[in-house]
Order: sequence, then C-alpha cells, then structure tokens
Amino acid sequence: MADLNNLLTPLFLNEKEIRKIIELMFFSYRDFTSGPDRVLEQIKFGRAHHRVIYFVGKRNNLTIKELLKILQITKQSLSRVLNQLVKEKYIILSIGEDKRTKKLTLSKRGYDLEKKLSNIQINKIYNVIKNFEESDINSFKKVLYKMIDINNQRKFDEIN
Amino acid sequence: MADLNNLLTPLFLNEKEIRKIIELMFFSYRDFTSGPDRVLEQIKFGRAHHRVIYFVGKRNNLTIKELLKILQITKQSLSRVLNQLVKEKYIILSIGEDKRTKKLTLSKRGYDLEKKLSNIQINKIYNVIKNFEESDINSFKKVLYKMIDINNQRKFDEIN
DNA sequence: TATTTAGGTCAGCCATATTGACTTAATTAT
DNA sequence: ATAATTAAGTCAATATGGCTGACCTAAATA
Repeated sequence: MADLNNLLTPLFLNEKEIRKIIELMFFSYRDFTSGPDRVLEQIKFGRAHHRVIYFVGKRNNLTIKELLKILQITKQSLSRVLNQLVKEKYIILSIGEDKRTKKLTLSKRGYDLEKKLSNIQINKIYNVIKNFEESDINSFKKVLYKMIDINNQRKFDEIN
Repeated sequence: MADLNNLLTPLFLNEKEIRKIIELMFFSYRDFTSGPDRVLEQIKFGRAHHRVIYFVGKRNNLTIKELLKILQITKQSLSRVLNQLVKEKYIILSIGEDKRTKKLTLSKRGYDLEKKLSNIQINKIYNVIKNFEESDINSFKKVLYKMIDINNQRKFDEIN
C-alpha cells in the first residue's frame, strides 16, 4: 500500500480523510435502513424481508436461484424469510418453464408493502439529492459503484 | 412528495435512478464490511467488535456513555462485546476523573487489531478514490454526509 | 442411465440486537 | 445532609438473521 501520510500525497487521500469516509459509510447506512426497519418491526418482519420484496418487486418472475445470487445468503437463510412472505401472501410462487424452478412475484399486498418501505428510502434520498447539482450526484454514484467488489459490480449491472 | 416521474423532473431525480442509489448503498456497504468480517471470524469476533475498537482507537479515553452515543446500541448489547475485548486484553479500562465513569483505551494488541481491520477498508477506499478527481470525492462525501440523519450529522461533526 | 441442478427441509449453532428489572457507587441539587 | 440523578453493570428472556451439515425430491441434461 502507498504511504497515505506522505507529504506528497494529495490531502483527500490521507488516512484521516479516508477514515471519515469509513464513518460516513457507517452512519449513512445505518440511517438509510432505520426508516424501513421501524415499519417492518410493527408487522414482525425484518430487514431481510424488505430485501426480498425489493428485488422481487424489481424483477418479477425472479427465480430463487437468481434471488440468492443477488442477496448472497444461503438458501436456508432465505427460506425462513421467503416462506413467511409466501404464507402471508406478500409473494406468489409459480412454476417456471423449467419445472424445477419457481418464479417469485409480488401480490398486490406485497407490492403495497414494497412501496411503503422503499418510499421511505426513496423520499430520504430524493430530499438529499434535490439540493445537489446533477454532477455531484453523478460523482456520488460513480464512487459508490466503484466501492462495490468488481464481481458484484457486474451483478449490479445485470439487474440494472 | 414530489412526483418523481413527472416529465419536468430532472432525469437524475427519477424513481428509477433513486432506486439505483438504494442498490448502490446495499451492495457497497456489504462489500465494504466483508473484508474485516472475514478476519474477525477467525478470532471469533464480529463486526460489533470492530466498531468498538475503531471508535476507541479514534478517541482514546472514550467513556462508555460516549461510545454508546456513537454506536446507538443499548449498554446490554455493548457489554458482551466490550467484556470480551477487555477480557482478551484488546481494550484497557481505567477510572475517569468522575469516578463513576470508565475510560476505554486500546492496548498494543487492540491497536494492532484495529490497524489490521481498518487497513482493509482504508486500502479498499484508497484504491477506489485514487482514480478519481478530488472534486468527485468531495461530491461523494458531501452527498453521503447529507444521507445521515441531521442529529447524527452533528455526532459525526463532534468526533471529526 | 447417470449426473447435475433447483429447490426444500431439519437440526443446531452463533452474533447482534432488543426490553425490562434491578443494583452499586458517585456526583449533584435541594 | 439528604435526595435525586447519573454512569455503569448485570440477569434473564426474546427476536432476527445469518451460518453449517445432512439429507431429500423432482426435473433436466450429459
């Protein structure tokens, strides 16, 4: 690694400045998830449920395998959450063309919950970025994108 | 809330673009924590231990109360993690001037672990931001900062 | 026909968080 | 001087979200 405290290093590459970014990531992510968390608590769901309905909502007819690839958790971890969402009719299962696969779709109920939860985050982000120049937001997105591991950048590209 | 799909809304304020930011936050934060997580696993610690030694390392002689304010967890949650760190001599406790308080300091052992863990994140961030213009990084930090809840922005300012 | 793939399930474990109740010792306010 | 508040600690119970390992079925593919 380069010597981050070298006098020739630009100021913004100093360890102190980088540690600020570490803290910005920690604090911003925590506040970013806290809104939906409070709503989820009331219906006895957790953050994991939000993630599932978020990505199912984004891509209807997602298979379990595709969902696991996005979430990067084990199928055992997913199963508890997914079974609850299916049992409580937020998500509808159907058989795929390949009959081994199952397709996941949001019901109206699931769609409404997805909207309710994601809108909290969408509004929060909207209220932040509306006060910036488009160029600031583009920089923000570019940098955040590069913070993702290279193989997961590809996954992000696939779903977008 | 404004209509995010209104034709007059700038493109970068569209719901679709905002959802990309949601996903960037999710993927980047996950990859941001995965490095330290793997190291912590080997010594039977978790992410919570990293947070504690991170902030103790940042501000030596931090009190329990101040630490709780930063982490925003209950003292019961902190106690398990902190007791382990003290028992295994990563953190040294001492009595404050106000004898009700305790001051937390990293031992050499704790300092070394802090460096080892944080350097993973520092290097990751360094390798990302070195390829950007300083203005991009400034935009990135400004936007991320505003993503923090207003009262927590103050806490960030206090420690920086 | 054999192998691989998609999905499911059971059991047990661990980490991180919570709430509530209660204690001790020290400081501060009345 | 006494009462109230504060900092810290502890016990117990609970929830969530992850994990590993083992094992199963049914469908697709080699």
